[in-house]
Amino acid sequence: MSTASDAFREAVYEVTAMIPEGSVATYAQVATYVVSPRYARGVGAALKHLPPGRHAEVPWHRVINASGRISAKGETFRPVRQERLLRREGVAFDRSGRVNLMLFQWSGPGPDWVPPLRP
DNA sequence: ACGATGACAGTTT
DNA sequence: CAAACTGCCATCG
Repeated sequence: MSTASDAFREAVYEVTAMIPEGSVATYAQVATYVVSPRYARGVGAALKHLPPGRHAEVPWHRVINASGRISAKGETFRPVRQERLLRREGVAFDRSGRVNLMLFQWSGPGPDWVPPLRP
């Protein structure tokens, strides 16, 4: 049996899985394609609880915040790991550790995409 | 059931 | 530019 929240998480994973290597998306951007931009925090929560077994299938590291920075919020390991993964695939960080979204932000799923969830 | 928390974001100071 | 404040909503204890 599946709950509404399960559907939300799956939708987040589904959208995140579409982000191509070498580009990034913001939490609000993913939220927008899932259902609506207001769910940005929910996207963070969903990715935070991504099962380790699905890390290959879902590129969680390609999701960063709207200022082009990697959200740290007290954590130490995850942010470092995330930056390393992004660098490895060609995403550049400026002197202050910020990604230029004008250059690296994902263009989106395409014109025929319909959000899997209803607001 | 409910209050606290947080991988957010936009606005204001 | 940074810190504070505000609205938001999935998760957790």
